[in-house]
Amino acid sequence: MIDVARRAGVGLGTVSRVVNGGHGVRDETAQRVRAAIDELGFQRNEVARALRPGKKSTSLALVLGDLTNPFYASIAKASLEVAGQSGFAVVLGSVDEDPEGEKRAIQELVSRQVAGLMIVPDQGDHAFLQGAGVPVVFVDRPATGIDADIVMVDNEGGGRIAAEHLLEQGHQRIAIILAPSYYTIGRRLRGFRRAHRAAGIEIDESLVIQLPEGNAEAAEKATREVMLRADPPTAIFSSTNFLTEGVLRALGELGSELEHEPAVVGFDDFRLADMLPTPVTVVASDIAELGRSAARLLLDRASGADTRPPQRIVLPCALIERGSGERPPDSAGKRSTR
Amino acid sequence: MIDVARRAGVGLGTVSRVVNGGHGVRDETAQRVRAAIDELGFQRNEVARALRPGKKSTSLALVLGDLTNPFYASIAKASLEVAGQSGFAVVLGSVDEDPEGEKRAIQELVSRQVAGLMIVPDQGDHAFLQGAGVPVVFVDRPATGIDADIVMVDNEGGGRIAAEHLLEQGHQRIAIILAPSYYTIGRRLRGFRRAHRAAGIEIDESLVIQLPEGNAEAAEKATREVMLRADPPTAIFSSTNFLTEGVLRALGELGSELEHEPAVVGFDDFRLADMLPTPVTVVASDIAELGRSAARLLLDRASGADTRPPQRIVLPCALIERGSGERPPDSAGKRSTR
DNA sequence: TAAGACGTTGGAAACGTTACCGTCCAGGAG
DNA sequence: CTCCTGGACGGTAACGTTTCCAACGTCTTA
Repeated sequence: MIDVARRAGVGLGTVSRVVNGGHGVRDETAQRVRAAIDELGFQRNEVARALRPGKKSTSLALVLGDLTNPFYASIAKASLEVAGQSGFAVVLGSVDEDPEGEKRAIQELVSRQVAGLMIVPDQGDHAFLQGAGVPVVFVDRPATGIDADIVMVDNEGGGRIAAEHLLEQGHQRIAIILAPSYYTIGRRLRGFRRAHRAAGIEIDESLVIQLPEGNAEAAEKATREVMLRADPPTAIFSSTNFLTEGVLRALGELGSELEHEPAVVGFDDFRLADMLPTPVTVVASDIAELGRSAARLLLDRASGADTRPPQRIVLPCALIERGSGERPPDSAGKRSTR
Repeated sequence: MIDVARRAGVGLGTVSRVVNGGHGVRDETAQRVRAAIDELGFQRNEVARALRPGKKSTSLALVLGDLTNPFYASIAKASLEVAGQSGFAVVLGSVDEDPEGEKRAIQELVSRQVAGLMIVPDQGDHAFLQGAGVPVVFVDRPATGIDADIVMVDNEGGGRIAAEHLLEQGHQRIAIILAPSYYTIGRRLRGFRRAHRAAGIEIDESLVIQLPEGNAEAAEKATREVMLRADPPTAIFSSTNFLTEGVLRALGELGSELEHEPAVVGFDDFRLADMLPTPVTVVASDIAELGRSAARLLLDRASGADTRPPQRIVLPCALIERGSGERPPDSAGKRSTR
């Protein structure tokens, strides 16, 4: 920058003004400065910029679990787009599984002076963020110990819709497969229960299956076990996209061993759901909007444009009927050909 | 940091030394400093740290296309893990589609003083990176105008394996569906051609189908068209995971209209490939290793530990047989039940 | 004509850290 | 006892910006 100033025959302040939009600089001077910038290939150093008193970097942090899960990937992509439009980059914190690793990752990010944090929180207390002086938006689920913005999906509504749909088809014994995550899954279960109560149907608690792990394998194992019981369910609601995969895999392998193939509804849409042997009915929501909203909100907070009390944005869920949820409880058919 | 120094009754230099490992500091002094750090909740400011002469930030940049594509998501996840283990964060540049947007994103990242760049390059010249003074590793495909490290997959070998497999099954009319990407797709096609030449079989050039876009819809349309010809292929090799999806969708919809359902082999594995009505045979490689290798290489370059001339790492491809590639060319069967 | 107002510019301080240099002290060697 | 060595520590410059203040010139107004 000093070189540019010398070359243009002006002071540093003037160069800075030009770089930042050029207000209060005579046109002719600005031209000269811009010429010097081009000739020298000067580029502003964002690091030095962020060092200024009180200033933050023009980066947003995103802390989430497995990017390989399309759910998280969608959030990342969408928030990246929104941030990029405002000239912000997105820093991904490396997230190990343990909650302690998450805390460490977050602090790493804070030490980088990010302008804001978007966090898909693990369980564990996030109170340490309270006084960090950096705006935080939680995504998909709230965190404990801190009152901050949160963007999420209507989990309870989604659980209710799924159950209502199956109940309407006449199912009375519906299993629900639960991943070991606290908040969202709990809400989905609550919606599931409410729908049953509203329909006046008692839930067989042995069909409320809590998995030790949230992956497809655990769901596959649980599904096989429950379907091979003497009194298997006639329908299954799986609370997560990966879980749905496991459920379907188990049903596929069980195949003709089953007298009645159960109806299936999954929470969260997934790619190829419509191309499986029986297309899968799901409760879906606009995941990308989750990421976009979070980024937008965070940018407004970071710029100081938004000083409202912590917001709570809830996106709706909708049922996408594809076939697997439409099987009646007394269907005598084996696996259908399509 | 000044506060810490005062509180511990030492100078700034000492605090700095303690923060950085504590060499050359008496144990007792270090204890006092550490106590002060804890009491004040001091955290090192990475921004100021990166400002030091010649220093770069402890961030790696990752520039890639659509995170929603599991292929890219795997790369991102893997590189994130490796970087995180060395205390590096990963900054994702927002990538619009146009090559100009990519250049802008890269320069944004460079201005943030990242320690290195991992780029999955679009077409377009990357010569402007030559003198940027920051190490670059290209991922999945090389870039023009610059001689840098590159980590990629054996595209030609993969194309060859796929074609060989289909040829061994007796197929003589194999269509290949090509996405409009330059390098990788070209190599896959080359392997495809070599296998044909080695088998002494002439390729019907009207079965070499170049798509205008790389999405599933384009592949679906092209597949429908080619299958409804008077002389349809007996097998299809799709050069990309999204394309494979489109191919399968078209075949599913065509269904019984087809006299012979073609064999299908896809490039790149994808989730649920084994659960489709006919499980899909694919040519797969270790995508995560792609990301890991890139990150490792870049970290070594950034630290100065690796000063070798630009490396070229090529990961092998392997065939995963699942069924769709095993259909003989004269199969009279309609869609199989499983 | 003098005084103020305003637009344009230059200069310097400040941000938080690290690296270098110099000082100080203790202990060992001559 | 003196000198030297080496370890421990303090102080300061430097990194590249932005922002504030002062200075200067021009124009308007009384």
